[in-house]
Amino acid sequence: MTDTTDTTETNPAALPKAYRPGDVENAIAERWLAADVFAPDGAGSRADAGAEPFTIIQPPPNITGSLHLGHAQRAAVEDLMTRHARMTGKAALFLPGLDHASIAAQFVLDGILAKEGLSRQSLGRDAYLERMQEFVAATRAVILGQERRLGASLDWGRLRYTMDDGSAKAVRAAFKILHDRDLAYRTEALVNWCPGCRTSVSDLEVVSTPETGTIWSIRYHLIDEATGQPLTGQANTITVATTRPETVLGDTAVAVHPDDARYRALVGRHVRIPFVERDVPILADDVVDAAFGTGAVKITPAHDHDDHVTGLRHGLAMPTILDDAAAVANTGTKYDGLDRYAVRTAILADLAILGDLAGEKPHEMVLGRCQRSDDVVEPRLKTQWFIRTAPLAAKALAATRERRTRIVPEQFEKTWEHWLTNIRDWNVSRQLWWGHRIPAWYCPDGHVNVSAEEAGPSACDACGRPAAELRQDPDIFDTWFSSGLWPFSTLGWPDDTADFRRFHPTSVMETGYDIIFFWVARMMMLGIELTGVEPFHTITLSGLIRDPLGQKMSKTKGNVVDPLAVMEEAGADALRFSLIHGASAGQDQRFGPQKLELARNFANKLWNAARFVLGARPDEVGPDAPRVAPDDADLGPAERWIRSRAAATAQAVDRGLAEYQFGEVTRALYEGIWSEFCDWGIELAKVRLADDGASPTERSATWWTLVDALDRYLRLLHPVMPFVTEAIWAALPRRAGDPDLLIVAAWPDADGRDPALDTKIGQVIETIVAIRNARAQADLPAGAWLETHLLAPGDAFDTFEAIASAIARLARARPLTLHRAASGLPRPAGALEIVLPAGDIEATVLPPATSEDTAGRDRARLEKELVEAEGHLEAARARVANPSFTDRAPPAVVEGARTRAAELAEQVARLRERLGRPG
RNA sequence: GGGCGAUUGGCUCAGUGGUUAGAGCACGCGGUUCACAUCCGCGGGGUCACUGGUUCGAAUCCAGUAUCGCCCACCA
Repeated sequence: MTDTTDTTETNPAALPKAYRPGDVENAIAERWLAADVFAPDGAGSRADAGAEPFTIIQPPPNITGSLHLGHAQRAAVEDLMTRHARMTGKAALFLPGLDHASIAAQFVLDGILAKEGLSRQSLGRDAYLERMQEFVAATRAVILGQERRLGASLDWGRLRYTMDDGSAKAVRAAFKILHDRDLAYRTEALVNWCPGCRTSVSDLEVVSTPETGTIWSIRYHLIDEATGQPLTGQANTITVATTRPETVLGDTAVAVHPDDARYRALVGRHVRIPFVERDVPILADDVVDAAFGTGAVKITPAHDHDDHVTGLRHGLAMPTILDDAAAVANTGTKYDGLDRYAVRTAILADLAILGDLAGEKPHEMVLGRCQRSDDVVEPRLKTQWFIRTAPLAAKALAATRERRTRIVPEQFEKTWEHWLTNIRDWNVSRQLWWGHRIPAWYCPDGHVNVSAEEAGPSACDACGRPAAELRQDPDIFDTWFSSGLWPFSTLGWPDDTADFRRFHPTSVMETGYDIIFFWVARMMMLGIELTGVEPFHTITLSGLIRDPLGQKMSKTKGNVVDPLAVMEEAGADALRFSLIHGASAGQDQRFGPQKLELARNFANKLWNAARFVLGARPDEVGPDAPRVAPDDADLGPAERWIRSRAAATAQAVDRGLAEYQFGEVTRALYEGIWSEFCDWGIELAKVRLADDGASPTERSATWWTLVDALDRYLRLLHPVMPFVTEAIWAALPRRAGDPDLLIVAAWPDADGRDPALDTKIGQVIETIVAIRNARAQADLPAGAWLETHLLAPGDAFDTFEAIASAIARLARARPLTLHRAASGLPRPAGALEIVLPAGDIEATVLPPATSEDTAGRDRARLEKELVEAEGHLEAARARVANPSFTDRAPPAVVEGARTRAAELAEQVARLRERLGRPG
C-alpha cells in the first residue's frame, strides 16, 4: 500500500486542505482491494469461521446497459447494510452478479443489428448468440466498473452471472425437480404473443393500456336449415359486436345469453362466416352479457381469452389465423400474408360492400401491450411449458404469514397477498435464443423427457429410443426463471457446497418494489420448493428514483441521470448520502441537484471538522501519542456533553438501522455531526484548547474527547459515506486493537455507559442563542465585543462559570460577568434585556452607546416574546386546570405540563418586569 | 371494477397520540478573527388537503370526501 493516505497516518494534521472526493475515493478504493476486506473470508476480514453470517441479496443488474440512479440507490442501500453487518463482526456477504436479461438483451441487440441492416433471422441462431456474447462482454465491464466506483463492497471473487455454468446447472436441476413433482407441465394454451419480439411473454409482461378504439357491428347471415345456404336480407341476420373485425376469419361460433328473448329462437341455428365461408352454430352461454353491444358475441377461440374458454366448453374448433409476425395466415383467403391491421381495414371495406357492416362507434377499451416492445400482444394458441404456481404460492404466502420472511415496509404485504392469492400459472417458454434452453427432449412417439444432465437423456425414458432420435425443445426459459434461483444458485445449489450451507437462507433481500412479482415472488416460490426453506428472512422494498418533476426516469424521456457523471461531480460519498437521505421506506423520491449539494457540503463539512480536530492537537500530546481515554475527572461540562451527544447519535443510528429506516440514519448523523458536534462541540472545545490557564491534562482531555467523538461519528457514518470516513479515520490516532482500515473496524456501541445529556449545556446554548438573537434584533454590530452580565442561579452557575470563556467567545460577550442573584444584574438604561424561558436565567448586554433606535428594537423584541409567552402560558394553564387531563394523562406528562406552566408564568412575570409593567 | 400510496412553509421532504410541528434549499439582514464562503450568525414564512369521529390530548388513530400517483383486473 503506497498511496497518499499512508503519509497522513504518520502526520495526522496533513489531511489536504481541500476536500477532493475523486482523489480520496480512488485512493481508498485501492486500499480496500489490496487489503481484501470485501469477502467474508478475505485476508483482511475480521470475521472468523464462527462469525454469524449475513447475506444480502441484490438484484443482479441487466447486462445490457449501464447503471442508472436506481441501481446506484440499490447498491448504496445494500452496501450500507453490508458494511454495518461487517462492522458488527458478522461474516457479511454481498454477492455481485449480472443478469443475462434474455428478452431485454435481445431487444437491445436486435436494435443494434437493425442499424447494420442485419436481423436475428438473417444471422441464424449460432451467429446471433456469438454476437450476443461479444456485446455483453463489453457492457459487463462497464457495469462492474460503475459498482466499484460507487464503493459497493461486493465480494468480487464470488461474482456470478445468470448465464454461467453454475446457473445453467441450477436451471436444469430446478426444472427437473419441478417436472418430477408435476409442478412443470407442457400444454397447449392461449399465450400472450408479442409479434415484435416473436415470442410469448408472461402475463406480467403484458401492460394494460387504456385506449379509445372502435367497436363495429357486423351482420352474420343465418343459414337456411333446409338448403344449407345463407339467407339474404337483414331480417335473416344476427348482428355481433367486435373491436377486432380481422378475427372474423377465426370465428367458430356466435354466442348469446340463454335468457335473452331476442335470440332464443336462433339458438341452435347456424350462421355463415364471410370470406372463410364457414358455417358455425349459434349457441347459448352464460358468459354473454345481454346488455353489452348487441347481446351476440362472435367466438374466436384461438385469439381471445374469453372465447377460448367458451370454445373449450362447447368443443369448438380453434383455427389459428395469425402467424409469428401477426400476419393473417392459413385462412385460405385473399387476406393471407397481410398484416393484422391491413386485414382489419380490408375486411371492414369488404363487409361494407356486402352490406353487412351494421355500424361503428368509438369504444373505450384496454389493450395489452408488450412491456418490452410496446406491440399489441395477440393471444395465440401454443404448446408451451408452464409452472404450476398455486402450490408454490401457497408456501410463499405461508412463509410471510408466519413471519419466517418479513416484508418491509408492511404495506406491501397486501399487494403480496393479493397477487399470490390470485396467481395464474407461469408460462416459462420463450421463443428466443439468448437464454437457458429448456431441458426437455421429445421422442418421435411423443414422449417427453426432462433431464438435468447437460448432455440430456441418453435415451427416451418411455420407449428407449436412442438420444439421437430425440429432439430438444427449441425454446428457452423466461429470464426470470434463472433469476428466481439467484439466492441459492449463486451459493452453489444444487450442490451442497460450503457457501450454500453457510450463507443460505440469506438475511436480507433488497430491491425496488417494481419487481416484487417478477422477481421476489418467484424467488420465494422456487426457493421454498427447491431448497425447503424460504430464501431470505427479510424483504426490504425501496421506492423508485424519479426526476425533479416526479417523472419516472427513462431513456426515451431523456431524463436519465448517469451515476458516473454525478460521482465525477460530487463524489460517490455524496451520491450515496443523497440517495439514502432522501429515502423513506417504500416511497418514491425525486432526485435533483439540491439533494446532491446537501450531501457534498456535508462531506466537506466533515472533512474540515476533521482537519480542525487533527490540527488542534495540544503540544502536550505528542504527534505519535497512543490513544488514551481521557480521565473523567479532567472532563468539563462541554466535554461530557460532546460525549453524550455522540452516544445519542449512535443510539439513533442503531434504531434507524434496526428498522430499515435509512433516511433516519442519515438525518441523525447530519444533525449530530453538523448541528451538534461542529456548531457547538468544536466551538466550545476551542476555548479550552487555546486556554493557557487550563492544565495540560485538561487540554489533552478536551482534545481526546474530540478525537473520540469524531472517531465515533466516522464509524457510524462509514456505511453511508465509506470513502471520506475511511480517509479521515486513517489520519486519526488508533485505539489499541483497531485494524488498519475503518471498513473492518468495530461498530461503536451505544450502551448506557456514556453520561446522560448534560442539560446545563443545553441551557448554555440557549443562552448564547438568545444573546445573539437580541443583539441581531437590536441591529448591533455583529463583531463587537459588548459588556454582558449573566444571571445563572442555583446549580447552573457552576456550569456557566466552568465554560464562561466559551460563552464569552460565542456570544461576543466581553467583559462577561456572572451573577448568582438577580439583584446583582446591572440594568442600565438602554441595556438589552434577555429572559430565558427556563432556569431563571437572564442576561443584559450593554451596547457601546444607547440610542432611541436600539432601545426601541429591544423593547419590540421583548413585547413580542411576551405576547408569545402569554399565549403559551394561557394554554398551559388551561391544560393543567382541566381535571380530566390531570386524572387521565400519565403522571409524567401531567408533571411536565405543570413544570412548563410554572416556567412560563415565571418568564411572563420577568418579561413584564423588564418592560416596566409588573403584575 | 378492486387495492395501495401521497396530500405538512415558495420547493424537496422528515415527523405514526403528549410541551411551542422540524430540516435542506430558496428568501431577507449581518459577517473576510487562525476547520470550513461547499462557510458562520440572526430572521421571516405552515389553520399539517377537507369533513366528521375516537381521546384528557390528533399532523399522527378511525370513517368519509377531494385531488394526484401507482399496482392489479379476460367483458366482445
